[in-house]
Formats: sequence, C-alpha cells, structure tokens
Amino acid sequence: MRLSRFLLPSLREAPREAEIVSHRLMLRAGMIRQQSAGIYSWLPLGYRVLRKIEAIVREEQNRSGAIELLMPTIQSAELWRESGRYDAYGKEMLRISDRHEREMLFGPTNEEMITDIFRSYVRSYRDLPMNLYHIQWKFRDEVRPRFGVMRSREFLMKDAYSFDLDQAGARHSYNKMFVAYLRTFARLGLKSIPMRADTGPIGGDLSHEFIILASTGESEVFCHRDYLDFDVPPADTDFESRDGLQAIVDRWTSLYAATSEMHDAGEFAGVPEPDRMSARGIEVGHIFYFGTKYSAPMGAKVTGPDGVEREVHMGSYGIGPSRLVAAIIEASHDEAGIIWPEAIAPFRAAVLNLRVGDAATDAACGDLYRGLEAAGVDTLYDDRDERPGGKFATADLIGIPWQVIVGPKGLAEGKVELKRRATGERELVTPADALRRIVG
RNA sequence: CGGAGCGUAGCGCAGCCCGGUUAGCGCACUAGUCUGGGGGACUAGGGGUCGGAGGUUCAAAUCCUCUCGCUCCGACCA
Repeated sequence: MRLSRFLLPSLREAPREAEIVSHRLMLRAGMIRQQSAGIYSWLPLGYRVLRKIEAIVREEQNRSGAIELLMPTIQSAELWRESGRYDAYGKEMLRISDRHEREMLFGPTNEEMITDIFRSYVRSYRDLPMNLYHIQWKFRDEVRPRFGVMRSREFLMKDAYSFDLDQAGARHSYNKMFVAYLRTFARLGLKSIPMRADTGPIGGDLSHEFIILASTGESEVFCHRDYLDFDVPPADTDFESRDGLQAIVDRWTSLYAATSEMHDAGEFAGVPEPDRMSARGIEVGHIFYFGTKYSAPMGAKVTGPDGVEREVHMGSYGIGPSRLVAAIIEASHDEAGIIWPEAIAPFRAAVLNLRVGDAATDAACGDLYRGLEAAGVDTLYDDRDERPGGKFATADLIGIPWQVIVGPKGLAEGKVELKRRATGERELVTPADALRRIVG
C-alpha cells in the first residue's frame, strides 16, 4: 500500500479524553474513530489489525475442532424469555422494537440462539461432541464505557458453544478450548495465565479467565510466578486425546492463580514468598462450563445410546478480538508508539523513501516495494513528500516491525538501512539483503 | 447509578470570572520558495451555526434557564 493513497489520519497529540496508553495510541495512529460513547469505527489501519487477530483466533478454533457459523446481531425477545434471561439481563441489554412493535434486542451474547439452532437439528448423541462458534459484533449497554475499545458498548466477540452428552464429555470440550486459548494468545504475542474466575450472570460451576499482565490492567490478579515460563501446547497437540488434554490443563491449573474476586489470601500465603506475584491484568478470554442451564429450560436434548433422551451439557467460550487490539498495545509499546508483534502487525514492513523525487531513491524504493509485495509481504510504502523525521515518527508510531529506510546517502554506497521496530536495531545492508531478511 | 468535570476550526488550547473591533494561538490543511537521515524555515491563503434551544440586554462565546453530547473517579462488567 502506498501511504500517499491510504487513509491514515495520525495525530501528533492525542485527544484529551483518552487516558490509557492503548486508547491514546490507537487514536494517534489513526486506527479508530469514536462515533458515540463506547462505539467506534475501525479505520483502515485498525481494521487490518482486527482482521489479523480474528484470523488467528479462527485458525486456533478450527484446529481444536470447533465449527464456524454466523448468527445475526439482532435477536428476538422470545428466545430470551425461554431461558428467563430477557428480564434477568437488565439494562445492559439494548432492547429495540421493529415496525410491528415486536420486541427485539441487539445480542449481548448468543447462548439462547445457539441452543435454539442446536435443538432444531441435533437429535442424537452420535453427533456429539459439537462446538459451534462465530465471530460477531455484540452490544452491551455498559453503564460506563471507557478506555477506548477496551471496554466499549459495541465490541467484536468470538463466542463458542460446546454441546456434550454428559459432564465428562463437557469437561473434554472445555479442555479443548482451554488449550486453544493458550495457543491463541501465545500466537498473538501475549503471555496469558488462566485464572479461576467467578462465573457471573452466565452461570455454571467451572470457569477460567485468561489474563494477560499489564500495568494498566483493570483487575488485580494473584498468581505463581512460574506461569510466566510455562510452555504453550504445540500446534500438533492431539485435541481428541482426553488424557493428553487433561494433563495439559492440570499442569496449567496446578499453581495458584486467581483474580481478585476469587482470591484466597490464606491459600496464596501458602505459595513460597519469592514465587508470589500480584499484578494488574487484562481479561482477554473467559471460558465457562454451565451444564444444563440453557438446555433444560429450552429443551435441547439428544437421544443417548440407551435410547433415553437427555439434556445436553454445555459450555461457552469467549474472546474479544476488539479488546485484544487494545490489550496487545498495552502489553507492547514504548514512548514512540506501538510495537506490533509480527503476526498481527497491520503491515509487516514499511519502505521509507527519504527523498521523494530523487530518481535513484524513487527507483530503489519502487523495486523494494514491488519485491516485498510479490513475496507476499504486506508492505506500507511511505511515498509521501515529507521530511525524514515525520516518516520515522509515523513508522514507529504505527509500529511496523520491519522498516527499510532508503535515502540518497545510503544508496551512494549501494545500501539501505534495515530497522527493527521492537529492538531499534538498525544495520546497513544491500536492498537485496533487506528483501531477503524480511521475507525470511 | 452516586460524585466531579468538559463542549470554541480536523487535533491541542486561550478568550468566559469582569458582555462591547472582523473570535485568537500552536499543530494539521492549500499554494509557492528554500530545505532534506528523527515531526525544518519563510511567504501567502482556506477553514468557525463558539454543542443546541430559549431568555436578559442597545449588544452574548461571555450572564440566566432548559436541553443534548462527551470524559474522569467510584459501584458493576467480555
């Protein structure tokens, strides 16, 4: 992408209302635009990041055996009356009515709807286990939206729902998501720690929050320091192996880890003092097992091998990709701006033309840009007629991992400068070497 | 939902208390010249229903009333 043809409304100063670093940087980098309290447009740069995160979440869901579908944002109140949540959910649910005065709502979550889909088509235990998920916009009319997309009213959520014949099966389904989440967050460049969590209004009796540590986190968390060094399950993990998955989950839940709501000071005191860690954390995922809470009132049953109908055991599993954008920035930035992990950077590389209009520089940049694009590298070519300082500042602000700095001085010696955003390392290399290094 | 604030150009702000030229500054934007490796300089420009409505007054960004929007702290939450 040529920057001169892109929409990148970057700002030197952040708007006054933005307090936390991720919100400030997202506004300065021209990633989002607030349209209303807690409601945002995703501008081109931000949308690229959001989609890359979504893609990784999707890959890991699919790897675990979950099946993607897409449910609507607008739901009928009728479904929610079946589960009893239409009245129970309270003011956070945005209730609307259509032209026939029918009561509708903008979905804050989808347990009811997925249960309805399941009960309509699945009748036999032979079709289980099943895990259905979608990635769709949700709306929760938060009393107090804040921190940009970290706590917004409209947000993107990956929500998965598992269906099993019995509790043991449901436990395996839960473990699949547990492992998939560990892998997902690791691929996003985050160290996540699963913590025992309160189940809240969704209900149920087995739940973990996946927390990443960041000084600006919303909640206080307590855990054993060793979690930071745990190995993440590999890509070839066998998700069908009950014992194998249980062993992974057992290990990842063997040490103390709890959010403040579930914190047990007495138990924490049992952790050797140097291993105790209390920190701020951001919740990036939440998984629940809730048994027959929805299947019972809504009549989601399958026939078992013995010919008897049983209510299915369910779980639900959420990740907020839009919140993750902010969470990753909280965990990865410096004074100059965002430092994107390569996997989700809006562009993997930037080519900085320091002297637009200089024939040799233009030619070298053009070659590099075409070469990178041809090799499948998402590249942002800064071909604006700006001074070098502005280009450096922009590239650092928006966090492009690889930056190729091309100017007459270097080219006189046949060299360009290759810079890594994360470390600040730079070296003079030939354009061909630069291309080779970035393509990897 | 309790408490505290803020709305003046795309962004950051001054002006308001104490009403009175054509509403001002920095950045950004347009044109030009010089520049050219970490947000450069000069010259000339463009852009404003001062959130909205009503009121007081000879006169309102400024005073009064109502209203809309937004932010922060707390309680609550993916």
